[in-house]
Amino acid sequence: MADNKKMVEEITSMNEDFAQWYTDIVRKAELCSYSKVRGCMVFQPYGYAIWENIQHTLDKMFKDTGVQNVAMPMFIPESLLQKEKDHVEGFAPEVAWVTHGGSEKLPERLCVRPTSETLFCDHYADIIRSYRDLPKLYNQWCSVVRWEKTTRPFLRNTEFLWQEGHTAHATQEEAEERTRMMLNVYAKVCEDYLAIPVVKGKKTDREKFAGATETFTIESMMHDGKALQSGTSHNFGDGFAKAFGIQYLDENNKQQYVHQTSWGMSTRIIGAIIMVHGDDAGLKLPPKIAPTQAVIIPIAMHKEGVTEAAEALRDRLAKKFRVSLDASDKSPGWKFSEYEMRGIPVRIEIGPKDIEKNQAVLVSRVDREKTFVSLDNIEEELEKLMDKIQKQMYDAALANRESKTSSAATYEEFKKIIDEKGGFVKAMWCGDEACELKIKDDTTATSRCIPFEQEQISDKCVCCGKPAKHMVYWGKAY
RNA sequence: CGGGGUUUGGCGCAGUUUGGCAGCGCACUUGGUUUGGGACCAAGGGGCCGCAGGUUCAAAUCCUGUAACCCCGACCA
Repeated sequence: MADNKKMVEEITSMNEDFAQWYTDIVRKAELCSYSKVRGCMVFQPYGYAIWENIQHTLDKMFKDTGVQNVAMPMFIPESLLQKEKDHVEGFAPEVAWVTHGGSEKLPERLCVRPTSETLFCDHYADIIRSYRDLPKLYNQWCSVVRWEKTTRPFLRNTEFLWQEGHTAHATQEEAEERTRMMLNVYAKVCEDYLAIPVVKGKKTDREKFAGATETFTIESMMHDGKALQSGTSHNFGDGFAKAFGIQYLDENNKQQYVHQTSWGMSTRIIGAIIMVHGDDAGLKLPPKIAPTQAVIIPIAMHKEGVTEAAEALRDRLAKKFRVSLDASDKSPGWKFSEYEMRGIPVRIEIGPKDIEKNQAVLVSRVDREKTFVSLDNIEEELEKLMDKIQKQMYDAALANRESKTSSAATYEEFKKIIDEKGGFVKAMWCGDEACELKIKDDTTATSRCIPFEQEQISDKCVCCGKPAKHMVYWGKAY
């Protein structure tokens, strides 16, 4: 059978309609399901299991840097939300309000948290007195609500799951260091665990978080060439501290404002996993975070000893891997397609012929390559194959990004690339917001980030021709 | 919030033009035969056609209103 033959008819081909392909996968793989409230999704077991694996990975890395988990309330009084001017302006248009408690109208309406800066700040003002109280390194896992105009599963939900870290430090240097540290944690999780290459950089003032002095971001590229902001880390300086009165006494008995950071990664990253790795056969999950790393499919189960051999193999592999066995009476062919569609990295076939030869067949999700391995060392072989798949997936994603990344020195060139090829365009920028807006109006592309790794494409702004300050990645984004 | 589209068993759809017994495929249940890339036979169960009004002897079908969802834009993680 040809490798590229479409196995699952219910999934629209990527090239035909990428958006429909995405929706088909989410639905067919049972990642999430629509609920009665627009944009509020049911995270089904499989989708939630992916999130749990990401969560465990991140949580451990956070804690390794000294972060502690807390749980904040989900309601924010209007007066508290109002305290920092830029912040409220950024979020007010999209918050949901609670106006009644039971049948009684509340004296002050409460917003359902769209993010919890104000709650953390209010709390920090309560508990921070001395330089000995610093730093505070808190994180919470929760859901937040943003009343978006249009929604898409995982990419833009009304309510979504995330973590938000909030830290308070004695000095600006320390806050800056923490901001970069957490960005690096996100980049590591994306690249080493999710097999998604990222561009690390800084957001322009226009794109930065409401209330931040600077926002760092990791940007990834989807298979269709569109960009997705995959994690952000913000430096607040002492802006929030001044608005909320978060002060401490330093070693010299002087009042000082704290310097703060916040950083978050959301279930949106699941959308990135789908759109970076998936193909026409369905989802493709990196072994490190796949809820099931290998599925065992017995062949000719009615034959003597097959079921027993499959069960024994399952029990044995389960000691080291996340493995499952499908002993249902569906045909093997159906199971092959089904588990490919669900993105399980490795399929293990075991049938009468294998049992005779003391072997099993490992089949990779990425290229359907079959390896016949002895049962004596199947653990090592499976481990090796998963490492290979993890690397192949990263390499393929990187190759896609590289092939869709261009440079432009002139505006004509720039517009042509955005229009015809898409992807990331590296181009110089003068630093003026007017050029950013013009580019957006002309092309719908936005500045994705000012990458830490700068290149000199030319010495003039691609838009206005004035002297350039930075090289910027531009692109259309989700 | 603007433009377009959709809404009929769990899923995908036909039926609407021209009003007249609610259908098909998949899935599901039971029994049997199968099993190395979505098996086959047989017998079953399940829908007051998004919702609310209206016209009519009669409405999935015509009229009015309304909601949700999807796609494309503007806003966002």
